[in-house]
This record gives sequence, structure tokens and C-alpha cells, in this order.
Amino acid sequence: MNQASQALSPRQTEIIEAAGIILTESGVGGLTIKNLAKAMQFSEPAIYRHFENKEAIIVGMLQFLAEVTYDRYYLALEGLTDPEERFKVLFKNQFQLFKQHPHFVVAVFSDGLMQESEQINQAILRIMEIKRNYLIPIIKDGQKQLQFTNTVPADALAHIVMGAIRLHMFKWRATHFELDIEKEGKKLVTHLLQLIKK
Amino acid sequence: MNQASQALSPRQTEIIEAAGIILTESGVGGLTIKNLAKAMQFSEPAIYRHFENKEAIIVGMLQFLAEVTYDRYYLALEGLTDPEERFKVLFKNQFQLFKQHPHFVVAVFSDGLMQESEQINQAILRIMEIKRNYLIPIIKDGQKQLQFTNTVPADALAHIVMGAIRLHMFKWRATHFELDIEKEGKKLVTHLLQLIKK
DNA sequence: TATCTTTGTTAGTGAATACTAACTAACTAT
DNA sequence: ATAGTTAGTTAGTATTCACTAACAAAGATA
Repeated sequence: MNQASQALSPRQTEIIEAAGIILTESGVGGLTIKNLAKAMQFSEPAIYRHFENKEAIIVGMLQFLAEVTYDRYYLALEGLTDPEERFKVLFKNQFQLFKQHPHFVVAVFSDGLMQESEQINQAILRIMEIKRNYLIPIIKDGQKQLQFTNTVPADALAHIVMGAIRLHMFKWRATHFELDIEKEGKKLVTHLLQLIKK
Repeated sequence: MNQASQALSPRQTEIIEAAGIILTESGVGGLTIKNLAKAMQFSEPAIYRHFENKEAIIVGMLQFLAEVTYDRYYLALEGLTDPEERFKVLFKNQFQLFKQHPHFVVAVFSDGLMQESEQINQAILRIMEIKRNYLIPIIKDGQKQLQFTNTVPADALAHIVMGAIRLHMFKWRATHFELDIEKEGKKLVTHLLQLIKK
């Protein structure tokens, strides 16, 4: 069995993906070892050949999400210099990513996953931090170039922007992924830019 | 036993308050009938003399929160006409309310509460709607009086504002209610106003 | 060929959960 | 006084959950 933060085996990846599908379709309450085993088409104990316990599966999923997020944003922003363009691309990529993997949204918003696991708690906060670490330099850069407003500090702007995006995804999930997250998201990003531009 | 959306008996109110305390201290996972009975200092079956089932307790709590929210904002805004002042007072009141009853925040953010209960889901969305119904007229009024920007539609502004406030409360809960929600909240409201003011 | 490792199986455990059955003491209305 | 209602009790149920023990088959390795 692999250790926590090491590379995942193919089987582990499969299990994590199955967990994601269950999460999307049945919510937190549906994510049981029994359902997971059924989805994998093998017995419950077989799950424990690949993960120490249920917590490790969820942490693995969140860590995988964190890595995918990090890499994806890095690639997308590579070579771009204009703050407004970087801002747009960052969120366009986020919406694309979540559209492809809606269970990521369920995972990040699912409080029930936490319960009493500090590890899971931390993993969720880390994903938010990754986003923040991309966003803050973009905003600061925009402020320096006098494209974005300087009347509000960069971290406050980042808070407002991230709050709006989070709420957007919350609504998307509340509608059972029916609204067009990319189209509506693009509008939201435009509005956000109108507000923060000078 | 009282019906769902009727006035609560004193005992029901006590149970709901106990549920709130448990929610704050132990999270969603801690909110069991056993713990609730222990907090009430009587046996588990006695709970069922006052509520049909666990779902009814949670729905009762959320409905109570909705009513308190609605009444409180109404009183606070009574007589005020200036949009900026109404905006400030609305959120000041919200922060005060949540500071007094931190479990409300846990309840509203707790996805685990939902699981498969459409009733609970609806109750949470209704609380958000109440806030929105207060906020939108304030913003529209501010736009009409040319105090707030007209470059972004009122509902988009409301979305951005509510997202920022929600994230603020999320962070407050993530720090186990340690940060000063009122003080930091006031800063956030100032920043929001700086953005949306002409 | 013989042994070890990997990855699956069947069968089952203990703990927790929401909830129920049956009973009872105290209060209340007639 | 009597009968009904309210609000509690003890004891227990069925179900679900994460997880374990013991075993087996297949492939890798010596």
C-alpha cells in the first residue's frame, strides 16, 4: 500500500475516481465503503488493500485535486503577463476543471466530509490556499500597473473575488449541476473585473 | 406535538437551542439524538415526544433561524433611507446575530445536514433568499440615487456581496470562531462599499 | 520447482444510529 | 373522584457502518 502523499497506484486512482462519482451522484451520505466496493465491482475488504481507511481515500482525493489544480493553473497562466488576461484565464480554467470533474465541487463544499478529521479539513483549506496564491500576485500586479483599483488592498480584493466564485459554484451544485457554470461564470468574471478595474 | 411550521413549544425551543450548542461544539457528526438527550438531561425517547424525527429538529432550527433573521433585519432597517447606511446596518446586524448564535453559521454551512433531506435543503436556501430580498432593493435604490455603480446589474452586485460575506463567515467558522467577526466584518463591508460606490 | 507477494474472496464483529414498544407518574378537565 | 393527556422512563430493535480475520488464487522471484 502506498503512503499518504506519494504517487497513487492505478488502482488507487480508480478508487478515487469512483469515490468522486459517488460523491457527485449520492452526496456525502452515499460515500460508503460498501457503495465504493460496488462501484469498483469487488468486495469491501478489497478496498482496504489499497487504502488504510476511509479517511485516506478522501484525503487522497483532495490531494489529487490539489495537484491537478496547481498544475493546471500553472500551465494555463504560463507566458501570460497582462493581469486582466491572467485573471480571466485563471477562472476560465477553474470552471472548465470543475465542469469536467463536478465531484471536486461536492468534495470542497462538503462539510460532512470533515466531521472530526483534521487532515481532511487541512486538505480542503489547502486547495483554497492554492487558488489564493495564484490570485494575489495577479491582483497585486494589476494594482502596480494601475489597471486595478488601489482603494482596496489586494488581499481584500482576493477575498471578495474568491467569495463570489465560491458562491457561484455553490449555486451550480445546488442546481444539481444544471446551470452552465462556464457561461455564467464568464459573466461573473466580467462583472468582477468591471468592479476592480480602475 | 406541534406541526412543522407552527409556533414552537418552550420545550421544543429548548431542544433546538441544545441542538445548536451541540452543532457549534461538536459539528454535524455530534448532532445525534443520544447527545441531544444527554444535553437535555433526559432519555432519548423523550426527544420524540417533541419532534417527530431528527429531520424535524433540524428543519425547526433552520425555520427558527429564518424567522429571527427576517424580523431582526426588518427592525434594524426600519426608518433608514440612505442606501449606504442601510447596507452597513444590514451586515452589522448579521454579524451581531451570528456572534450571538454561532451555531447558526454551522447550520447554514453544514452540508452534511442536507444529505438527502430536500426539506433541510430548502430551509437553508430560504435563509439565503431572505438576505437577498433585503439586499437587492438596497442596491437598486443606491443605483437609482447614483450612489452605487450602474456598470454592474444589481443582482450581480448582490451575488458578489453575498459571496464575500459568506466566505467571511466560512473563515470565521474555520478558525473555530476565534477571529472577531464584527471587527473584520466591518472592514469587509467598507471595502465592498468602496468597490460598489460610484 | 518452491516460496513470497499481491490482490482478491467469504464471513463476521463491534459500535453507533435513529427510532419503537410498553409502561408510568403527574397534571388537568370534567 | 375519575378519566384522559402529557411527558417522561427502561429496554430493546433493525440497520448501517467501518473495519478485520482467515483463506485462496495468480504471478513474481529465488
